[in-house]
Amino acid sequence: MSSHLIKEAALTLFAEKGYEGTSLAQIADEVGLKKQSLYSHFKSKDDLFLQVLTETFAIEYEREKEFLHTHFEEPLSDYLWKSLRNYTDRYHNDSRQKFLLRTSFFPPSHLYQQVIHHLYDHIERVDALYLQRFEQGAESKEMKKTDPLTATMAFSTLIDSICVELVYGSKERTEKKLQAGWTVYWNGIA
Amino acid sequence: MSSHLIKEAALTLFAEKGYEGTSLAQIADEVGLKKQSLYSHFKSKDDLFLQVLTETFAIEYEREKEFLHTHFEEPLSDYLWKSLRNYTDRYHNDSRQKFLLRTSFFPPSHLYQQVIHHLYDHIERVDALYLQRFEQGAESKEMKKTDPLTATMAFSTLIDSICVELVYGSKERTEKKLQAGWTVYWNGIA
DNA sequence: GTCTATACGTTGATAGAC
DNA sequence: GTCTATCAACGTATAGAC
Repeated sequence: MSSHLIKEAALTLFAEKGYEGTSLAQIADEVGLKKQSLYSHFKSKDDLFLQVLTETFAIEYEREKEFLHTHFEEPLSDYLWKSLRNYTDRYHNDSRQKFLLRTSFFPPSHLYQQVIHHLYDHIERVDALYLQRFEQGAESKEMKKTDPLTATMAFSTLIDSICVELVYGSKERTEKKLQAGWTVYWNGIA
Repeated sequence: MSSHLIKEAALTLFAEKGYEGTSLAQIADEVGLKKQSLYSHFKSKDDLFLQVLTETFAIEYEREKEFLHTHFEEPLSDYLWKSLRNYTDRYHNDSRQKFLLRTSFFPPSHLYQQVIHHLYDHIERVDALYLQRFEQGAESKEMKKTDPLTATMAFSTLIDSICVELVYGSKERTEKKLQAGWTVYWNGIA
């Protein structure tokens, strides 16, 4: 049994049931091991959790970075719209995103400091990625009403909202709000 | 010991540590009882949790309703801005809001159906409250670019974002995003 | 209503055989 | 690396004295 598979199972369970709601027995069961055998791969439950968390932040950041570079040359409105769509499309098949949300919103209390440290670092880096594109948008006159920083911050409220709706689980409402939010947003900056 | 005080203690703990992360012993400890004594007041942990949940939805809806009626005659932009401020101001002294968020985002799995049922009902009712005010805003020409339903949905993305940022815990970032989001939003609808 | 005592499953974790 | 065996601690919940 590879550590990788164990971490995948843990990721899914942590995403669905949270840290406290997930037992080592459940994780072991998922990969066909006894819970005691997990200790050959990880020092403790916290060790397993933190490894999954660290990998998740790294993977999500790389994904954002790659997305930016792939679509950098497209018109600003296309880039932003696809960026929003990227969240909604991925979500339901991607426990990593749900794990990240859940852990960021409500970390296990005894790991609060470590989680928050990772999270703030992540937010800062992702904001910087978006800001790059908005600065280019300001130079090329793609948006006229708003400065890049305001546009970045306001755009990130749209992403927040998608996250909220995705967690809530109503697909129709997510769609409605995405459309409405985007319409008003683009109307407001361009 | 009144049931009311027990529910208050439970509310705070559920908000901070979640359902699974909170034990009856902790709740009892908080009010100076032994955990066994809680069973004189509640049939089970689930019973306690669901009572707190039901009360919370009722209280939060009444709060929204009262807020609407108090500020209904003010200009639309004032009403909306105060409404956003209402969230940020209350949050850090109000575990009920955090409890509601946490439970709505990530309900205990075995109570998922009951929580979601309450939640969707709540969302629908609160949306209807905001829609009332936006319809009046459209009639009185306070907003020109957008229909009331779109404005309502887009506004609720702003509220989502505040919730996200409040949970994340960074006050400065909440403030920045609130300002940016509001500026672009009002620019987009009025 | 609150307590002590108790039941009983499950938790995370360790030791040692294979 | 995986297993069986075992552990202490803690989880929810019940019974019965006061």
